[in-house]
Amino acid sequence: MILAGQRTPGPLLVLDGWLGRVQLFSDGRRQILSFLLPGDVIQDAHTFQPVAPSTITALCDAVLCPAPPAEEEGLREAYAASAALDEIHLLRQIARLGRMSAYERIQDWLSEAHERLSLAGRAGPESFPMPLTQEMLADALGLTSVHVNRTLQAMRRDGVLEWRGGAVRLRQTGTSMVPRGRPLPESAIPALRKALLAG
Amino acid sequence: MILAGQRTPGPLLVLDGWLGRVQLFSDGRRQILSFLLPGDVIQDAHTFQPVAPSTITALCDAVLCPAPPAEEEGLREAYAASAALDEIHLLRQIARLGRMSAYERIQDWLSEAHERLSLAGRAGPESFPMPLTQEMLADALGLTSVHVNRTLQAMRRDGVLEWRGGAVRLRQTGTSMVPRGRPLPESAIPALRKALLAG
DNA sequence: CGAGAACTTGAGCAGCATCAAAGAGAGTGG
DNA sequence: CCACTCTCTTTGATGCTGCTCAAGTTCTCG
Repeated sequence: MILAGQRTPGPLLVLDGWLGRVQLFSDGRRQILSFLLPGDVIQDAHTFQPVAPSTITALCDAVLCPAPPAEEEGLREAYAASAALDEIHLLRQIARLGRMSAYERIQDWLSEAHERLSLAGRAGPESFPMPLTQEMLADALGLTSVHVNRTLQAMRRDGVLEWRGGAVRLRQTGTSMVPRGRPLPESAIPALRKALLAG
Repeated sequence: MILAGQRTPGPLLVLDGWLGRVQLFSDGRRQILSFLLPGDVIQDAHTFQPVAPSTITALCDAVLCPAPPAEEEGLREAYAASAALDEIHLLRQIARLGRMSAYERIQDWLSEAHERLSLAGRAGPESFPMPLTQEMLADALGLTSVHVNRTLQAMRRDGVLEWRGGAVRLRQTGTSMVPRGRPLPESAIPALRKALLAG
């Protein structure tokens, strides 16, 4: 994990790579609580909170830098939007783990990854980079890597998924069981992503 | 659900009763994403966000009021602490759903409920009120009500649990698999709870 | 080419779901 | 005070989903 600039106590910005907030159980079980993708902000609260229920780990090579101060023009709303988005992702993760089958979880999660990477300008219209191993995916989705593997094969057989060479192509079925809210406001989030990733 | 005072657009404070943030699937599946207990604050962002992935529902008779403005002395930190706590609860819920068995989920969730109600001054040292039905619990823990029922019976047999007349008594085993962070800062949260619930 | 990590496959089992129906309470109205 | 009804809880039988264990096979990279 590369930190650009000296390590200042304060929020960090993910420039490249994927990180995860991870919880380890004392018996070895592992849960990836959420992912941090390029353009995401790591609030220092997450890292240094008195109650620290999670650790942040790099899931592949990653580049971070100190996040620019919120005082800059228009960045305050961008931070707020980013925090709101984070919470939405946590809620979606809960619904996924609580009420979806393995097949649905993977579909939904890949879908979310695609959306988020698109906002960060890191995805094509139909495909996107996937640096995770099947085991990491399993740890995020509450499954075993063996079952993730078998489910991925089923998705390939169904023509829903291609996953080769660290890139995923996902064919949307369009029949999501989950009613999504209105589409994201076009302004705030890309503003942050672009403003920050450009710098 | 009773609203004390006229309905103003703005954050609400739970004075009494339990609410839940609920996600409904189009095929009837239901997931309770999180609970709102006495002393908790409902940020209007949750209700009126452009991307509204969840709805807030009263799970039993409840009393709400507009939350006092953050400008009041010392209330700003209390709100921040409350928001941080909310996130901790979401993360804990994810770990629960992802990596715990039905037995462990119920144990851990009851444990959390006890802690939270204690902070709000609504629990005894060993027991606390439980207004939920087994089906609501199932919808929160990603199980069926039938399985919740059988698991509760197992817990009773093991002498871990008593649940009669809307009150729960939980005998802690002390062997939580999950490493918890340092204990909560004694100041901020009870400050909010008490400052707000007193008024 | 060798070694480690990641992926794949198989067999068997357990946890939890599903379906269906029968008790328990709790409130309501006659 | 007793049906009546509604919701909640409990029980049984059966089967699928996903786990476990164990052994390959392929990929990556030095």
